Amino acid sequence: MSEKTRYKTQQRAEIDAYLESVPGKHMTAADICAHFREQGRPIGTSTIYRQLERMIDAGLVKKYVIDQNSPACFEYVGGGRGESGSCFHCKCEKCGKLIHLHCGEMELIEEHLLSRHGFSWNPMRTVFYGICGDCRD
Amino acid sequence: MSEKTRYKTQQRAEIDAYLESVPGKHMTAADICAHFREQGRPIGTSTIYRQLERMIDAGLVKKYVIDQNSPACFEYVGGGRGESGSCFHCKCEKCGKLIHLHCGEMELIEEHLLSRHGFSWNPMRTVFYGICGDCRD
DNA sequence: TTGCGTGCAAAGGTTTTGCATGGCA
DNA sequence: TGCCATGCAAAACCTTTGCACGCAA
Repeated sequence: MSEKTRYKTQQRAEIDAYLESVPGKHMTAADICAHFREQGRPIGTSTIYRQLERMIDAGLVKKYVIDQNSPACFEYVGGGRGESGSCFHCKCEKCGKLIHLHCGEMELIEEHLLSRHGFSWNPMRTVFYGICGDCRD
Repeated sequence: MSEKTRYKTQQRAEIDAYLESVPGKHMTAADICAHFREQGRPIGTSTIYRQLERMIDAGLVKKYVIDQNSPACFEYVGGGRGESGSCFHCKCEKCGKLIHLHCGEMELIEEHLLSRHGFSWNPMRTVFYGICGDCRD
């Protein structure tokens, strides 16, 4: 990965530390900003975005785009190879709830799409639309 | 389907007719606006968006979001009959190609999401993002 | 000292909303 | 006539960019 970073700044260290402390959690850039503001240690929005971009390039963070009207979600995935900890997203069309799903079963689809249809699926970008259990009642 | 439309307006008829005339083609809201402007029959942006929203709700149009900094793509998919003739859509993140997939295998996922995760999946609204065979080479 | 990183403010671009007007029933 | 749909303009929204200052090396 392109390692453009040359300086180790305070902000970078703090952002790294925070994200590493909440692996697998999904948050928006605004959430991360809010966290530091509440800690009495505000960090500029641009810096958050720039650091996130770096970590995405380095494969440390995943970016999820649900739709362009809601902010993107970011998740720290550590150095743990991308393929394994894949996360799927289901969005309820009724209540708008977003469900994060870690499920090995779905990897069969990944396999199937590739071998049968030659399509290399990127689960990160994909959102399953439907009705959640709460709304079906 | 929630049929909120009560009036059949000129604009709606023209938008319907145009989209139906280019099935499978994907275009942005701006593209559609431009089309009517070039035809000497401009239609307001808000109207385009409002009509598209209605058609999405009705399952007639699909919306594709690559990332939130580029405009969304819309595609007319017709009245894709009920559950049986299910058609899946894969969109290549690289070349933008749209792949229509008829595949019974996918119904296993539908079953799995429902029984294991209580999520009633609506394949018609879902888009699989990834890299197509041509672009993987 | 050098020059990258930060943070503020402003830009950028798409989509949504408010409101007066016009068209459908 | 009643009321929804339209369209303009402006708002809303997230994200990116420009620029001066500060901090790491």
